[in-house]
Amino acid sequence: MNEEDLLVTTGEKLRKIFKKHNLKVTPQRVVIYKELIRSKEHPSATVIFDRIKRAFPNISFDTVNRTLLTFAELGLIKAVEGSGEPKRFDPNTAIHHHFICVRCGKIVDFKCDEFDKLQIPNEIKDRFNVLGHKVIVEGICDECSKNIKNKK
Amino acid sequence: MNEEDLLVTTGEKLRKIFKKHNLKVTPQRVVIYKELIRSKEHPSATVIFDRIKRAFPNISFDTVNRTLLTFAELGLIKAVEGSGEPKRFDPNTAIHHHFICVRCGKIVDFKCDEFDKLQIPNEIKDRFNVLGHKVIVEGICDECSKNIKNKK
DNA sequence: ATAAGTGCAAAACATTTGCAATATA
DNA sequence: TATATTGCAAATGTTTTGCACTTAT
Repeated sequence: MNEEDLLVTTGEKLRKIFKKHNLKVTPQRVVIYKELIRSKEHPSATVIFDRIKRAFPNISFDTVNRTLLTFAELGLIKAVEGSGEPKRFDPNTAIHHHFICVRCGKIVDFKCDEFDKLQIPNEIKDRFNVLGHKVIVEGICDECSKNIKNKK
Repeated sequence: MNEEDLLVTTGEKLRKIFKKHNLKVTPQRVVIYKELIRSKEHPSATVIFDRIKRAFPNISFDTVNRTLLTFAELGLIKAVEGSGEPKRFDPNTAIHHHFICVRCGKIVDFKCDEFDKLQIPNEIKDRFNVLGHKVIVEGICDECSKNIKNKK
C-alpha cells in the first residue's frame, strides 16, 4: 500500500468514526493518526509532534496532544497503562496483580495463584531477559460507578 | 502493633538492607518508608510528602522524591508500571500484551491466546466493572543487555 | 453560517540538578 | 572526622487552560 492509499484509507476510517460523534475530520487529525499507526513503539505526544512537524511545520504541540486525547476518549486508540501520571510507588515487591480504575486511577492489589504461574511465550522469553510479570485488570471502580449513576 | 513498635520494626528492616549497601538510616527515610507501607493506594511522592509534612514540617519534597527512587533502586519498593513517564499511545485496541524494558522503557506488543482467555478472580469481578485485562512482562530488552555488557 | 478545531502564550505541575549546610556512622 | 544525605533554589520538561482566529460541514 503506497502513501496515497494509506492517507485515503486512514481518512475514510476516521471519517466514519468521527461522523458518529459529530466531530470534524481535519488534516491534522489524519496526519496524527497516520503517524501513530506507522510508529510501532507506542510514542508520546512529543514524539509524534517531532515527527510530523517536519512535513507540517505549522502544527502545534497542543493540537497533537489534544487530538491524541480525543482519539483515546473515542476508543480509537489507548493510553499505555499507567503512563501520564506522576510516578507511584508500591511497597509490595512480592508477585501480585493490579486492578486499575480507568476513571480515577485507583489501584487495588490482588493475589491469584493462576496468574502467578503464567508461562511467558518463547517469542518473548528467548529474546529478552525476563524479570517478572503481572496481570493488569482495567475497569471502573465501585466509587466511580456510584458517581456516574448519581450524576444522571 | 502500636506506632512505636512499627517505627522500631521499620527501622530494623531498613537498617539491615541499608547496611548491605553502605547507606545511612536517617529519620526521613524511616518516616517515608513507614508512610508508604501504611498507605494502601500506591501513592506518589507528592502524596507521601503532603502526609508526612504535618508531622515533619522541615522535610523537603526532594528528600521524599529521592528517597523513594533510592528505595526503588534497592528493590525495597517498586514503581507502578508505566507511571512517571509521559503519556504514551497505542493504536492497537485489540487485546494484546506488553513486554516492557525496565531500563529504556521500550514496549513490545505480543499476542498470546492463553493470556487472552484468563479468568478474572471473583474477588475483582464481583466488586468492579471489569472492562479488560492484559499481561505486563517486565525485563531487560536485547539492546539494553548489549549496552550493559559493553560497558564492562 | 456556525459550531468545532487550531495555534499561541501563559500557568500549573512534576521532576531533576548543583551546591552549601548538616547529620550519620 | 569523613562521607552520605538533606534542603533549597533554579532549571527542565510535561500538561493544561483561556482565548482569538480559522476551518469543516
